[in-house]
This record gives sequence, structure tokens and C-alpha cells, in this order.
Amino acid sequence: MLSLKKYLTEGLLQFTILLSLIGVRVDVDTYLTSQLPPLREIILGPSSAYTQTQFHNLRNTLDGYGIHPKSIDLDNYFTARRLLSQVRALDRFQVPTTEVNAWLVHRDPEGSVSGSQPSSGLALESSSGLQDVTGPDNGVRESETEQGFSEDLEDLGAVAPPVSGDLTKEDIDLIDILWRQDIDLGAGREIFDYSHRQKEQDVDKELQDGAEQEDTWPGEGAEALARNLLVDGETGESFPAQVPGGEDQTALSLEECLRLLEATCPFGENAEFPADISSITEAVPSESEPPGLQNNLLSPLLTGTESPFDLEQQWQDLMSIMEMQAMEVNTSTSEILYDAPPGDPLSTNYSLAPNTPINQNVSLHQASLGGCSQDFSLFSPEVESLPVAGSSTLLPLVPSNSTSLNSTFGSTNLAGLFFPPQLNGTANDTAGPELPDPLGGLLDEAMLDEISLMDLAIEEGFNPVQASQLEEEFDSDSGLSLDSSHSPSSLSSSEGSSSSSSSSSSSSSSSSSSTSSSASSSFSEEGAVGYSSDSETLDLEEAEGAVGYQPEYSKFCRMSYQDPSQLSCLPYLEHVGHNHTYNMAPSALDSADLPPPSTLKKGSKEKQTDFLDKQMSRDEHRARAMKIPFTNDKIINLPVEEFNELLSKYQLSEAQLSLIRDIRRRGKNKMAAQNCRKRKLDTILNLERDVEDLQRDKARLLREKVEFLRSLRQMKQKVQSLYQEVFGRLRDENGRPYSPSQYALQYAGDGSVLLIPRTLADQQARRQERKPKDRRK
DNA sequence: GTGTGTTGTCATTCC
DNA sequence: TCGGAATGACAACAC
Repeated sequence: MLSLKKYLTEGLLQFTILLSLIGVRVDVDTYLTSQLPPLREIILGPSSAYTQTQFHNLRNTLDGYGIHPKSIDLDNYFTARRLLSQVRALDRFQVPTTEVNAWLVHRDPEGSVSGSQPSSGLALESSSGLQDVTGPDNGVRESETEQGFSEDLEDLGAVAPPVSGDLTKEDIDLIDILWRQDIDLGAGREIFDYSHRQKEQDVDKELQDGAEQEDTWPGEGAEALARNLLVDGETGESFPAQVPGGEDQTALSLEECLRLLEATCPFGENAEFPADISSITEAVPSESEPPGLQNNLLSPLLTGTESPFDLEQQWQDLMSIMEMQAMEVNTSTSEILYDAPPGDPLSTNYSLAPNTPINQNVSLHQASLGGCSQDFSLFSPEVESLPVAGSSTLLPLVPSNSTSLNSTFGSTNLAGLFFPPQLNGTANDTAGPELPDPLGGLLDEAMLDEISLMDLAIEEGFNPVQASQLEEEFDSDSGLSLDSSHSPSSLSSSEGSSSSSSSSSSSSSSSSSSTSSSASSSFSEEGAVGYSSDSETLDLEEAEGAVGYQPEYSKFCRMSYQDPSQLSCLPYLEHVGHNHTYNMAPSALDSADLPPPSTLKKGSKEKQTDFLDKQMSRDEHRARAMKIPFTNDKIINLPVEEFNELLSKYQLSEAQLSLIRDIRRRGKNKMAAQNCRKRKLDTILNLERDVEDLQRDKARLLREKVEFLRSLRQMKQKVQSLYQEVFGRLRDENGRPYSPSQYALQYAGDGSVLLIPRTLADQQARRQERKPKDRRK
């Protein structure tokens, strides 16, 4: 039963801590104060006033003070509350300084590289500009960026690969880890394989080299259009691509595009999407939007101004929250943690570069790698100004509600990535978290999770530093000094105080102090408190035939502080001047009472007598008054058999016997009390260590999470750029590019890439969107 | 004089 | 039933 209670209690505590780690706030106080006896007793244990747990047996058997069965039962007096406060503090973003430094070391080279190469691929891509799109929002974000937290965080790894496109081993490892998270979201393992990425690079090269082949595509595409089938998003059935609109009913199979997508798109052939079809579609411009914006989805080759994405917006929001939180905790810490100074040019580039010249020569290769860039632009101002007359006939099915639009296309996996805010004005605020996009969903959930964590911390109104301060204050209320207990030797502070007090009060008699301390109680190595005796008493004991007693004495003396110089080295013990000398052998006291001749003064005999009286405990006084023929040490420490044998050797009165038994009882109880207090202290220290370990683990997990999110974003941006590249190269029979507002690419589960009308894609996307919602219900 | 920390002691329970 | 351990509560003491 005891072990069961222990496991229950520990399990509940651990569960609570785990919940706190994942952001679920558990207010155990409400349970504790709700006077629900079962739960209260499970967590805190029954009140020791009514139920006591005998654990000395365990201690005896284990010969030590490990995790005490009662360790968590400090009777809600301070331990439980302190634990709870620390548990709550866990869900705040707190990274120990030491660990922050470690991360700095890990990331510093990267940051330095990024900082020294402001014009690298990332800068190039981010320079495409968003100023036309985001407007004042940019300013806000730039100001946030100057604080060097959120965007810098993302830029940690976003700068490395743009030039060569080679993913570092770290990136590969990260993607590997990501895959484990995303595998249930439809991302096949192959997309993370290095060989696959190699293939992607090859395709990129191929695209660059064979740009001139674009002219041949339309013809092939027209033929393929007739061959290809559309796959129903719900049933998986294949059917001829028929779209109301006559010549626009095209399901264009483009071998080149297909290969490109197969090679580069994270959704491999084996990918499983939320629905049977994963349509890679870009969002359709809403009817309310300016016509000139409807064609702004074109090839990166025509890059112009770029637009922020919903997910990016959320990401930045998240980072902003984290930034605020971290800045609240420690500005320097946050800067170190995310390894980017406030003025980091990268972070500025990352955020937005409104005045940066638009690079019109962004290659596909760069575009694909531009996933590392936050602000990779795919929307050319030239295209935005293109008239789209005649295309509106294909849009009647498109809802005018931009929010629903965004969510619709979000359900088609990539819409949230592909459209600027001007296409979905309110999407940033409303549609983001609901995006059923597998990647987006993951990212969104992670973001929301993170935001919830941060919100919790902000909501509670004080940062971890304050929390720790509160903890310390609470510790001080516990009645036990933790500060002194951090010292290994502090465990014997009480004993040291006893000894030191005797030495200090002996008025400059060093010899007496050492002698008296030898007679004082001492801790054993396990913390057991016993009474050592001087040699005289031992001799007397041997003379009396006390066999087997010596080993116990040696045990008790293992950690005794017999050297006052040791105590003088412990400044925190100096102020302790209590004189609680319990059993001082009269002989020892006599010897201790003798001051050095040099300090001997007239009238010192009276002082010696007073000192003697002071040194002796009440029981010793009583024993002396009752003329007890043996020392209190023996009375207390002798085993019961030997003790009884000793009593039988003397003719003692009833009063004497009673006093002796009281002395023995009190002496043992005194040791027990000291043991008990030491156990309490050890328990508190162990719990503190546990909390520290948990905080470390949480900080590490948070760092890993940020890494995962960053890698995920990079992958999404790669997919986005490739989609744009493929779609931008498509030409109809007349050699004209397809309007992104009318057509969308759809990537089927069998690996084929279809060009389908936007309306059809919307319908499929809506169907897919409903499915996850139904599942959630 | 008061607050706080330490230690001893008592009462009680449990093994 | 006894001895002893454990522990909450309280008092004494020192600072």
C-alpha cells in the first residue's frame, strides 16, 4: 500500500509536470483546495497528524536516504505548493543561462555567416519586396525584427543553402526528424531522402539548362490534356477532365512538370493526403479583389513584389509573442538564444526589405532554395497589372469571401503559401489556424501550441525570473534554510553549531572545544545522528563488558566534526551559536573545562562551574543530581539488551530508573528529530534538482521545436516555389501562360500532375476541408 | 521588543 | 506488549 501510494503520487506529479510541459495548465490547487479527500491525499498524502508512514525500515534496509516514500509528503506545508509553483513556471519560456550560452556556441558560426553575407541568396530572395502588399504591417514587423528575436530565430538555418543548394548534414537530420512528425500528414519519406534531394537539384539544373524547351510544351501539353484524367477528391475515381467552359476543360499532363514535381515536390508518390487527391493549387483571387491582382501568380522568373503568407504571418506572430516573452525575461538572453543581434542584416532582410531592388533574375534553382527565405516573392507587379478580362467567367463558383477562399485553398495544401494578403485580406487573422493543409496544419498546431504556451506565461503576469523569486521567497517560508543546505557540509550544520558554540563560549579555550565537540552528537554518513563518546567512556564501557557496541560508535563518528577549524571554515555556521549540548560526559566536560594556563584568571573556577552547568544538558543535570552511575551517552546509545544489562548491574531506585529511561527516550527522540529534519532537507533538495532537470528538458524541447518549425517552413517554401515555377512555364495552345486565377495544378496520389480549372480545384478542396472537420467531430 | 532559525522535547502513531 | 523510529507541534534559546 505504501508503494502504491508512492507510485500514485509520483505518477500524478510527473503527469502534472508533463502536462505543464506540453502547455496544458493544470491547476492542482483547485483540486487540493476543493476538499476532495481522495485526490488530496493521493497528491499530498494523508496528514501525518492522522496517518504516519513508517519508513525507517526502508531506510534501514536500503541503508540510505534515497527517495523517501514520504518525500513528497511534506504535508502541503511548503513542498507541494512550491512544486506546483515551479510546475507552473515550467510552461514559461525560460532557458537557463548556461544553456543559452551553449546554444550560442552552437549557432554562432551560422549567425556570423549570415550576418556577414547579407547579400547572399536569402537576401536576394527576400529583396523581392513586399512593400506594395503589406504596407504598414511591414513596418510593424520590421520594428519587431529590430529586437532581434523572432525572425532571427528563423534565419538561423535559412541562410546556409541558397547558393549551392546543398543541404547540410544538419538540415538532413532536421528533415529526417521532421519526416517522423509529418509522416502521418502525407509526406513520404522519400521526400526527405538525400538522394531525392539530389534528384531535386538535378531537376533544377535541368530546368535551368532547358529553359529554351519551354516552347515545345504547349503542344505536348495539349495532347496530354486529352489523355489525362481528373481524380475525384473524395472517391478517388478517375474521370475525364471536363469543366464547364469548353476549351478550358484541360487536364494538362506535362511530363516535364510532372518530373519536376515528382522530383521536388515534398508530396511523393507514396504520399497520403488527407483526401485522395492532393491538389496543389494556388488560391483563386476573390471577386472583390482588384482585377489586376488576379494574375499575380506567375513564375518566379517574373518575380516582382512579394507577399507575405498567412502561415508566415502566423509564424511571425508567434515569434513576436515569443520575443516579447523572452524580452520580458531577459533581453540579452533572448538575443543570445536566437543568435542574432537586433541589427542583424539578415533579420532585416528576412522581415522585409521594402526598398530592396527587385531581382528579376531569380532562377528556379534559387527559387527552390528560396524556401529558406521568408519573403520569397512570386508575384510580379507586372503581372499584377495584367488585365484578366474574360477570365472572370471561370470564377462564379469562387466565393467572394476572401476568408473562406483562403481556407479553401488552404485545404489544397499550398494555398496558404501561395497567396498574398491582398488576396485574402482577413485570412491572416481568421483562416490561418483552420487550414487543413497537412503541413500547414502541423505548423499551425505547433504555432498555436507555442502561442498557448506563451499566452499562458503572459497571462499569469510574471516571468520565470519572478517565479523563481517567488519560489525562493516561499522556500524561506518553509522554515528551513535552503541556502545553507546547498553546501554538502551544511547537513551537519546543527552539529557544527553545537560544537562551535561550545568552543566559542568556552572563552578562548581551544583544547576544551575540541574535547567537548568530540563528545557531542554527530551525523553519520547517511545522516544518522548519534552520540560519539570520548575515549574515557569507551574505556569504561569496555571495562563493563559492553561487547559489540564499538562498531556503532564508529558508525556514528564517520562524519563528526571534531575539528573546530573545519567549522571555522564554514562562515554560514559562525552565526549559529546555540548551545544544545545534550549528553556531555562529565569527565569530558571536566577536561573541556580547563582553560589554558595562559588564559587562566582569578575567579575562573566560578566561571568554570558556570560553564560546566551551561554545557550540561538538563538531563545531564538531572542525572548528576540523581547520581546516575553512567553517562548519558551510554544510556542513550546502548542497545536495549546491553542497556538492560547495565541497569541490572546497579542497584537503582525507581526514580533513577525512571530518569534513565526518560533520558534514553529523549536522547533517541532527539536523534530521530535530527534525522527527520535532515530527511526533509534532502527531500527538498532532491525536488529542486528534479525541477531544474525538468526545466532543462523543457528548454531543450522548445529549441527542438523551433528547429522543426523552421525546417518545416523551408520545405513548404520549396514546394511553393516549385509550384510557381511549374505553373509559370505552362503555356496553352496559343502559347499564352495559364491564368493562376483560372487554373491550378493538382498533384494526384498516383504521381500525375494535372492542370485543372480553378473551380474544380476549389470544389475538391472544400470537400477535403470538410473531411478533417468531420473527423474531429 | 520582535522576528527568525535551530534545537530539544513531548505526544502520538506505527512497525 | 515493548522498543524504537518517525513526525507534528511546541518551547527554549541565540542572534
